[in-house]
Amino acid sequence: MRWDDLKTETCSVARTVSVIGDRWTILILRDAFLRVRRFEDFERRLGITRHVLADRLRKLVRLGVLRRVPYQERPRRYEYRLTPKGLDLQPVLLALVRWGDTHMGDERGRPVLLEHRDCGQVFDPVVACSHCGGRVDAHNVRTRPGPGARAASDTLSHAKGAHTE
Amino acid sequence: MRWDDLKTETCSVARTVSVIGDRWTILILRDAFLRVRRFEDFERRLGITRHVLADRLRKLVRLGVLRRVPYQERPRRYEYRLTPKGLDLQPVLLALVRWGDTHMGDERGRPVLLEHRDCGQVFDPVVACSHCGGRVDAHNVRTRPGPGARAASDTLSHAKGAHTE
DNA sequence: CATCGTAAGTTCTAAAAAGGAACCTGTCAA
DNA sequence: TTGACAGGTTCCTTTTTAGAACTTACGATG
Repeated sequence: MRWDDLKTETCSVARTVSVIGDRWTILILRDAFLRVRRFEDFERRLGITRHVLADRLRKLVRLGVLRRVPYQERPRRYEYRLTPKGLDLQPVLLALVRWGDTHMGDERGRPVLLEHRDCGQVFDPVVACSHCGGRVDAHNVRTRPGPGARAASDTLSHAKGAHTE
Repeated sequence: MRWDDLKTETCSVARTVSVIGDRWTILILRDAFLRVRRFEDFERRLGITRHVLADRLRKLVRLGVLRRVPYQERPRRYEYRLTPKGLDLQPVLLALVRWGDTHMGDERGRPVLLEHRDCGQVFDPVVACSHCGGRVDAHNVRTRPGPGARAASDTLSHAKGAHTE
């Protein structure tokens, strides 16, 4: 499979992976959420080569995840900012943070705590049901083929009985 | 930066990326959630080369995300199953699905709908606060340095004023 | 008994991607 | 006129991946 094929796959995960399924891309986005915006800042913080960085930034701009905004004239310079489409990746980053905190932590404890502005408390991001607000976990999700289904078998549930294999 | 350095980084995203920050790994995990368990099934479904598949499965087993379970003797054969640590990656996969559905969909509509068993409704996975249950988005999260902080600046918030840069 | 099929790999070579360092461009300031 | 800054591009080397063939252990078939 070539990577360009991924974006036409009948799978939302595969289509997302075609955009961010690359180590450097995820780290670039992490920094973008940290309000890093300039080429040299990304380079310094990440230790990425300039070549790869230029390539990934170009790709993210082309895909509408970042936009290139001029911040000075003579000489013209651009910085990279998250678009609304890019900001929508926050749940992905939060899920990565949460898993890393839980399973890859070290003796020093968490590097960062998240505070929910609406309630003022430190929290963990959890997945909830948009309908009832209840918790979603690996065992209480079932799937149904949607209108764009290629086959009835694709799911991300791990609940018993959700499959016919 | 070498990839082995990532797992010692003071950043939970980087540590998670050292595990799953690879296109094939994410797709292997997607299939694992779909209850794919055998070497040849992964190979057929993904179109991955056997060499890379063997490498990724070995790595995921070493990291405790999958476990190798014998399912027959003479000749001995193993299958790969998600461990509890692996099942905890469900929020990452759900976030990827959601983003792909929202931003990378095509005219055919969503390939899969998720049903919450507790309420029986089709739902979207949303991020909620573990403390108050309220929605979390790109603008209502603030961060604080945690006990393992290297510096006070790292955050995944995009709320204005959350930074001192 | 020879060979075919199945499952899970390993090995080989060629192509693609990433790493690392140097160079280029436009501008200001010393 | 030389140096610094910012954002790249170019070139060459090293690493990773693709693609196909080979291996091992068994059971079934002719």
